Amino acid sequence: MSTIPEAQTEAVIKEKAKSLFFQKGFLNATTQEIADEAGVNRALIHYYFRSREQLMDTLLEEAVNEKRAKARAVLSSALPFREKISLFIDIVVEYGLKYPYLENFIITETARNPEKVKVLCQTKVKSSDLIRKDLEEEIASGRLLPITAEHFVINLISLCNYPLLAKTVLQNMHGMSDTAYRKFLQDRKEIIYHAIFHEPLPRITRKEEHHHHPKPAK
Amino acid sequence: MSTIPEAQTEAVIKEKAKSLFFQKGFLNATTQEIADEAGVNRALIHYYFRSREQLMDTLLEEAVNEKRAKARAVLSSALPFREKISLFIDIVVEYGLKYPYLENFIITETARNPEKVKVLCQTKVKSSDLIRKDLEEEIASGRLLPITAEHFVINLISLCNYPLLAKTVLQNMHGMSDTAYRKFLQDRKEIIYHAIFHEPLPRITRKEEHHHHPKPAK
DNA sequence: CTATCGTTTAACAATTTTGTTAAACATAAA
DNA sequence: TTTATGTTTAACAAAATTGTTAAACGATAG
Repeated sequence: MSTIPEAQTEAVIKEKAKSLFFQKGFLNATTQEIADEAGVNRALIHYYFRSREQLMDTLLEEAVNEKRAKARAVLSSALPFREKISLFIDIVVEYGLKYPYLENFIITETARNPEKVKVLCQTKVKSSDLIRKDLEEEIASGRLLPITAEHFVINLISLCNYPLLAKTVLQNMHGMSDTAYRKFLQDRKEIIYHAIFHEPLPRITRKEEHHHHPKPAK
Repeated sequence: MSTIPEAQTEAVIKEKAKSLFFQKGFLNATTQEIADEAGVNRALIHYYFRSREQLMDTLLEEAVNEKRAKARAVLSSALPFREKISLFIDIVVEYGLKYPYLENFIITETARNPEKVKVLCQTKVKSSDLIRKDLEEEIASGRLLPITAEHFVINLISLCNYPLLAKTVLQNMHGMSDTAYRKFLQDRKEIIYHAIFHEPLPRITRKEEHHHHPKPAK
């Protein structure tokens, strides 16, 4: 029936567009620039996605859902609370290393088009709801000073996301190479855990959980 | 010599452009949109600022310098360390309420044009240097668990800035009104202090320092 | 009053960017 | 080989956006 030329033209466009938007931070990347990056004719972008806007929407929704699925899988697991959070940090930081500008993109897009915030960020179950019970237990047992679930989650994602967003700025400010910055972000995983729980990250947990690859969701 | 029609046309343009860029988050605001907002002819933007690019650069540099000056004044003051930090949080959050999208703007601009990061973010004295000595003392005296000055500062600004950046998202996600969100951010000042020092924000300090107005730098 | 000079405007030009379309292309089935 | 179908391309059209300019305007000095 259909021709399968190099078959995945649509996938290539999506991949390269994601790279431009979410990895390189070229929020204003032109359809031409996207086409160039993907090595295809610009008209194909309209053929597959109708408009630049729709391409963006598709990519955003996909990336957000992917990230949310990963995060939610951890938070709604049966693991002990602190292991959950440790894993959560790991996942968010790793995902942030993959798409450093995703958060920035969301913020900019929702500022320009407030209706989009609903389709993107409205969710039946909030992160804060997923950990509320755990958190209340921690607090009740005196292992954690009182804090609302909302503030707790926002502290967590602030500490994870901001340094990824501000990569260029921070890297330049402290004169770090790319490798040095990567190392810095790895170190931050422990720092974040510590800032949240006011105690060092237990070594054992992390070794066991996932050594190199973050491949759970597949 | 010169005509002083309504005199401050240039200032009005700057003010309204700042509002569009940094307050409303319209990162891609058109020269026409800026002109409309300022109630002037579009050509005046070129008359006063030569190009859209130069207008943006001017605004960015001004806002960054203003913010940095405020922050630096506190960090290099002779106040006790924890009061410094408390004040710092206050100033950053207040400035963030004024220009919620400034950070977002910096990130996007420096991603698109990496050379700008130098003129914007390169500074003789880094924030981390300003508090390094204090921090070492705190750690040496056992009042704070070991942490590098860089991580400490980044924790601090992450906790302050992120919730401002993500205003639209967070507000929608938790179904907060504007006033509720403002209240939420006010609460965060204490939450942040607590996350940093693992102890409640001392009440006394805050009452004394600056009651309503953040007017020190003038 | 009028000449001058900085300011403002409308109209224009150039460029960039998006979106459309008809034709060319390639593969698979008939 | 021919036909049909989905893919790709080049060329075109339309819109949006930036930047320029000559003329109009208005206050002030002379």
